Amino acid sequence: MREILREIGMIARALDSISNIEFKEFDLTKGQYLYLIRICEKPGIIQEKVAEMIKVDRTTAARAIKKLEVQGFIEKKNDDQNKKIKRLHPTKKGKELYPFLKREGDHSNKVALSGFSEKEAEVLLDLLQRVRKNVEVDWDFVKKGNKREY
Amino acid sequence: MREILREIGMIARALDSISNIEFKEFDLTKGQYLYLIRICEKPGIIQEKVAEMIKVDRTTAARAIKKLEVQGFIEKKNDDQNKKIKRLHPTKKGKELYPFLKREGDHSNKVALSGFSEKEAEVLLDLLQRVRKNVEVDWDFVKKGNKREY
DNA sequence: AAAATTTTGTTGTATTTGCAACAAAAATAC
DNA sequence: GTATTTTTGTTGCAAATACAACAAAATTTT
Repeated sequence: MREILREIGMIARALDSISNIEFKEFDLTKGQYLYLIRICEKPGIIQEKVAEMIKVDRTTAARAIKKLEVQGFIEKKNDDQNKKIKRLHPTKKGKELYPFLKREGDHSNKVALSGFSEKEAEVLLDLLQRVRKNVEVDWDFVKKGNKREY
Repeated sequence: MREILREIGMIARALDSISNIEFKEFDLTKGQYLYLIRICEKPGIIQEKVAEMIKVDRTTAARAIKKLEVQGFIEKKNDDQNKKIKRLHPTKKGKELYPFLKREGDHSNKVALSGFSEKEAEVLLDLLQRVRKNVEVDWDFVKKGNKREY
């Protein structure tokens, strides 16, 4: 029954690949759409949290986000209370792009779920959320330098 | 209901990240385990098919596989009939590593499905296979340079 | 059988990715 | 209140990833 993880890997790589190709049109390079979408949906979020949400290395997120800033899709704002953090906000340019990113995601979703009933889609989401919660515990553990025993 | 794709992305990145960290111990660098596992399970497979199975660019697969060869995990053998293709086979060293890769995968699988009934795991696999089949049509299409309309 | 197309493999180049190591602010412990 | 630990962010470096462009064998078309 280990194929579950393999299926997930295949699906994720295929969709990511498609998105990367389709978003070149908007001058987004590999992976950038992931960050921009999250920042648009949660303005004021900090970099560290974006990395956690996406499940990517902190330093990778740092660079991707810096590039989004340089390109003028987002901006970093200092927090009044906390001098350490930088709150991320989409610029006008970023906000304008968002609907296109969303539309692409919606389309991929439709393709992915074609032939699914409403009920099946619901069940899938529920099961996947449970898998994700299970997996993120280990991800946190291992990323912090701990060793899984098995 | 678009969260399905996001969940899949999170799960895939988290698990891949864990595997990459855990396989450093065996001198496998990022991604290599994907290729080695497939070659061990389907000895004689050619590079092009490996890339298709994994859903990764042909040239990425080419380089990852070349590195596996240099490191002595696999070897490329010429085909008698077809002078163009090179059949991939695990070496003794590669075969010896396989059980460790498998064990790691089994463990991640167990973690991912913890709290799942037998039935639920089955349903999930079925749904994911359907998603994968849906998605790979678009992947082939887009990778070949075509443009999705939506 | 010759021509055109597809398949398979490679290399050059640009970019992303992630680990290690550092720094500074904030939060917690003593 | 000071010391320690955690959080957040950055940069240097090594490596993977993928696009473009090429080459040669195999297959299909004409």
